Amino acid sequence: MTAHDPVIACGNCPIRHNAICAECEADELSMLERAKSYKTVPVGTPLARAGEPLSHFSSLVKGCAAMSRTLEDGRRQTVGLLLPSDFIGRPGRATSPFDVTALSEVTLCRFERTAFERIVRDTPHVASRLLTMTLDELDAARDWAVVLGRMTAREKLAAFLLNLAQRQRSIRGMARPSGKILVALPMSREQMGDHLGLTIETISRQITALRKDGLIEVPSRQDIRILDYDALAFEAGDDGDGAPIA
Amino acid sequence: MTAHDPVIACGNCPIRHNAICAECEADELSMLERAKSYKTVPVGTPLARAGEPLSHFSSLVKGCAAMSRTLEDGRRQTVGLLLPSDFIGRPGRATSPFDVTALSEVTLCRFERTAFERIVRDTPHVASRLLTMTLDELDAARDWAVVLGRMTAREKLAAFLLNLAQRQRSIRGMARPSGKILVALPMSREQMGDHLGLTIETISRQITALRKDGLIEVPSRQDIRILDYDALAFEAGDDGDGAPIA
DNA sequence: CGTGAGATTGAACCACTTCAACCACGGTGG
DNA sequence: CCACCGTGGTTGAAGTGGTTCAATCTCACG
Repeated sequence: MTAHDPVIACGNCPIRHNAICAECEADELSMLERAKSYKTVPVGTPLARAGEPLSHFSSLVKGCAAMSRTLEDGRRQTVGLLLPSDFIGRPGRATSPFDVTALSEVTLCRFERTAFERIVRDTPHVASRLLTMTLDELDAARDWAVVLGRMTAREKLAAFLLNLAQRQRSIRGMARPSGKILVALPMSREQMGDHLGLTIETISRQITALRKDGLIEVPSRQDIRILDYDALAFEAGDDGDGAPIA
Repeated sequence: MTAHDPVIACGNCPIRHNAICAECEADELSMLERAKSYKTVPVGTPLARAGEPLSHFSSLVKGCAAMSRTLEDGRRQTVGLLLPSDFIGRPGRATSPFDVTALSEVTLCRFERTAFERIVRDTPHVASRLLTMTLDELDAARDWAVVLGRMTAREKLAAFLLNLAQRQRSIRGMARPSGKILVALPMSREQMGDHLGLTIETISRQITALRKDGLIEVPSRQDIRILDYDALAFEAGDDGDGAPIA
């Protein structure tokens, strides 16, 4: 039932230096290599469901996923956007507290749960990397709380676009962007709304507003070109030296 | 200039089984004992400032503190409420990304930064506990994002009171509360607003509304008695089996 | 082409904010 | 001992940003 992808060598892995394996030496890498398996799933696939057991932990190798919670009445909030090198799962706990859904076709580097927990226990380089990544995610989650709690719709959208631009650039290993940047939107307007705590209509209106103000271009439904990075950063309430945008 | 408190034995420490030392054996504890120092500061003291270096990491032993960010125009968002056993500081990074302020008189169990980073490296029981605590905080931060992004003022306040009730009970080692519970508010209405992403006036109005609806009593400015835990949980959008409130 | 899902736009509404007045209480000094 | 502030909290009335409801548009895919 589960079709597994061929396992590629860690040495050739695109997320080798960013994922949980980033600090590993050659011998540790070959140990991970024996434990891992790959899996590619189509867009829309649930990778985890809130409260339900998770048989595997994974690193996201390719594609994009969202972590979210849905309230009983249908309101949904995305609490994290997962891009390549991000980790899915919570060592020490068998269930995920959130839903995780593939926003595009996604390739995962997977480890059986208990095997991975043993690896974390026995491999300080993995444990230490996991701690660093978790601390980074915690900072990002708290930064996002500032956006959700205190920013206007326009500021939220600007912050989101900047955040996405930065993360997409950093995956491709580029410096802080400036000037014109094409941002690939890996999600629908509805999912953007769920991420920003806004309705689909507000998202649409704010995109139009930023476009009419000459801050962005909208070449297609799933692309936005930032025309002036610094001006957009100003819209997001970032005065350049102050607090990070998320 | 810094008056240090007498160092109390880890064995008698009120947070012995919840803080970063929770997993430590006797010999590890005595190693921590040699490195630690105590400090008590009055209400309002800044324990860390966003972007500025932090000389010590600490566990909060007694009292209450808030982690927050203030935007240039004065808008503020609290991103975490720190209660006894919570950890302040970020191993691997010299600066705090947020302000931390004492909401009451606070007693800290402190470790010099680089010494603590060495301890984390050399003591798997501390590193592992730190990872667990960080993962728990990450879940809590994401739960809070749902509150900030998708809940109404009334739901936010209910969720806050429940969260506070649970955490205050768990510090005193009690089971899930039900029926009447007295919650000590460690903060002003303004700080509650900053935490919930609301104005002081809205906080006040919603407290009045919950009181008039018979869900809470307000014996004093800094106390709220929950009259019916389950009814309040319902107000917070928690149907009892579903998602946690934070 | 025709269809339908996703996106945009418009208009009315409402929850929360803003601005402003008033109240309660604790501390201070006459 | 009590009038006088001052600070923090409550309440009221008006304003507004974002939602809701609804119509129209776009374009990928039969």
